[in-house]
Amino acid sequence: MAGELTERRQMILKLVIQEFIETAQPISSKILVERYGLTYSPATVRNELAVLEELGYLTHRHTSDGRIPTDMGYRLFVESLMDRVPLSPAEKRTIRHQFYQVRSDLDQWIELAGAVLARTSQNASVVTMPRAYEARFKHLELIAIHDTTILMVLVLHDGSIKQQTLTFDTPRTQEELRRSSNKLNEHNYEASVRAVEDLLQTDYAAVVPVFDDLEHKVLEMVIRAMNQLEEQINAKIHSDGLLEILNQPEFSQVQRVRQMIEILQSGKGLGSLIPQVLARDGVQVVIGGEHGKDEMREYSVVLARYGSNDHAVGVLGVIGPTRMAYPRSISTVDYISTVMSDLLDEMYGVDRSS
Amino acid sequence: MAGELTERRQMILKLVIQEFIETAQPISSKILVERYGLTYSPATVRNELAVLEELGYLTHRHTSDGRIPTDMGYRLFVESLMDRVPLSPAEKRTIRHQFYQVRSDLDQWIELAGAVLARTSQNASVVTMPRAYEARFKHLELIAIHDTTILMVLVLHDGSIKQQTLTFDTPRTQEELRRSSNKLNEHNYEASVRAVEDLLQTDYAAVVPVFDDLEHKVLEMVIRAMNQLEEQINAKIHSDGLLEILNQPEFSQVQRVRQMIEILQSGKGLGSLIPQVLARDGVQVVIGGEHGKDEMREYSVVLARYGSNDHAVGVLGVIGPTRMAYPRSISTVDYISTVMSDLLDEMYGVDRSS
DNA sequence: CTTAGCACTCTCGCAGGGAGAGTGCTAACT
DNA sequence: AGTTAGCACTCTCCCTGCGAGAGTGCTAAG
Repeated sequence: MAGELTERRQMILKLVIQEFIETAQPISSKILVERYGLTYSPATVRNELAVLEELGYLTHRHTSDGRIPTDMGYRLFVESLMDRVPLSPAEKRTIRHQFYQVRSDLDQWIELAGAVLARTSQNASVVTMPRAYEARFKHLELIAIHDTTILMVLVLHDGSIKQQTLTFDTPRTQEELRRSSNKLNEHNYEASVRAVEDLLQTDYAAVVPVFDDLEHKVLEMVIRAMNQLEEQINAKIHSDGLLEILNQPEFSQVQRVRQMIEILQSGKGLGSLIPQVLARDGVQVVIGGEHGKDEMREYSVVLARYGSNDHAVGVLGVIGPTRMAYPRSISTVDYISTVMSDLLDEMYGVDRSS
Repeated sequence: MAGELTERRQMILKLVIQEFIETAQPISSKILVERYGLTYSPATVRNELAVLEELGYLTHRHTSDGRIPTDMGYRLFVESLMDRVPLSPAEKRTIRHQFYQVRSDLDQWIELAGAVLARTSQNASVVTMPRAYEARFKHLELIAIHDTTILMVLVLHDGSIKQQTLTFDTPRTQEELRRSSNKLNEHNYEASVRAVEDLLQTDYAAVVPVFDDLEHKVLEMVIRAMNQLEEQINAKIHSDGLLEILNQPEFSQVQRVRQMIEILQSGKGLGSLIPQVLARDGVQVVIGGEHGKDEMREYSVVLARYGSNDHAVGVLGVIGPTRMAYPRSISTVDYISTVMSDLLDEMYGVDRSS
């Protein structure tokens, strides 16, 4: 009785999953025959369903209930059964156009990506800022807010910006601050955190220090800020689509809504996926309990990285119930990651045609 | 039978509201007598409740159900019935300490304020960035990302920052960019949008222009950015506490959760309150349907502004079901707005002792 | 291998009934 | 005149039982 995964069984499995994804209802043999005009009778289909269940691709909740896919079933579906449906040219054009319109504002890219992902997939979306692996100093600006308060704006190589205020005892003029920032900028050109630290240590030890008290203080802030930015590499996850995902029938209980909010807010369960996504190219799908996290057992994620290792990389994707429109989600994630990679390449002057 | 609002009736109304806020259950005459050891019998209390209902302070859903407060009841409660309970010194110390720890990072103030408001009041919270009424130019920085891409960082007088990228045909060195930004900074010191616009127009019309093509382009971006920032004065509302508010029993239906998410995300209904909050000092409470918005009929907000008109102002507060712990919410909002005002004053060097 | 038939199981929705809680009214009491 | 006890009435809530419906699994025949 050990069943093989025959051609026909694969076909039936595919239909079950497609139908379940669409209706969110357990699928019966009768429905399958009716809806897809199968040439077999419900009884035959039932036999096949029983085998598929034995093989582990399907389950049902109780004796007299239709079949629902298991994680393993979804996995097979994603891997080899499903039809890939690329976004329509019209959709692609719209998306690309929207990104074009906000091309000058990085924050808005992220927001837009989140919104488009959520709308197109009717799921929640997650997007991280594009970030370089290593923080490198790019530019520093000191701005007098008033006599003894300074706003420090630190710009890193990958475009990330950190602003901090700093209070100081002896007042400085904007002109003095300009001289200080120029000096600091020159000494730290493209410097890594280590380099800045070394610079500071050396100066502390020097007989004739290059930097004054204020500058030392600023350098310490710079080091702290760079360390912070490096630690939280892609850790700050921007999410959207809470409203969209509430349309999905699995969120008819508040309990599930709470779970989802927790997942999105804390990045719990998501954070651990990011290194893995960054390591490889292409869209990656994690289904239900596939990665140990218990709180994610009922959800799937579709993620891809964007950007290039040379400059900055980020991660984007969607998260939703395991019963997710995988083909569409995958296409959307794939396309948007391409668009954003293109935009980044353009910004960093990479020639894509090579 | 036209009832007066006697002392005793006020007392009973206060008890009803306090009890309802705590238990979220309709309040019966029996409960009141039992829980508060009243010297009257339930029947007497019933008579009083009937009068309070006639006066419009209470309702009940059906004949044999306990009383629940009306918006008008809550209003009276907030205005004159409730006991003000300030935060405990320990709570105050904790809060102030938390703010002290992130004092150098404005973004973190906002986040912290949102988190503390939500946690302390067990409701959702809203916070806007501190912003000046009028956008005034403070500082501009041009940073070469690569040959033909520039990152422009614009800092306004009130500390708000806007970053934009800009692509340009002919490559510039960082040194050239530094000269340009210095020139632009000098010409635009403390300038309003109008002033920048005038500067640009004058230069376009001049026989011998002061600025070159790139600088013109940058000025145009500056104008656009400043206009954007001015328009969205306090429009970008940071919210938190979705998880906290789900603990409230009124959010046991997903429908309510959806409403709340919509309110928080869109700022619908909240946005229209902001001008009114900015106009006055002190904590302001809007209960249920008091301001026409239908989608807010079941919710109350407690808001206060913080900061000072001279420099920058923002709004913060909590939002929750009309059955809200008003005393605690009001105290919390009040205290946090004070703390944040102090921080801002300190930053702008205002002497508070005067 | 496929199919028809049938017994069996489980869910879901609905109706009925009783317990419980609370009110409003009336009449008696202080 | 205010207060209280008593009581009928109303409405919710929960439990139970029941029938309809849907779907399966098995068996035996095609």
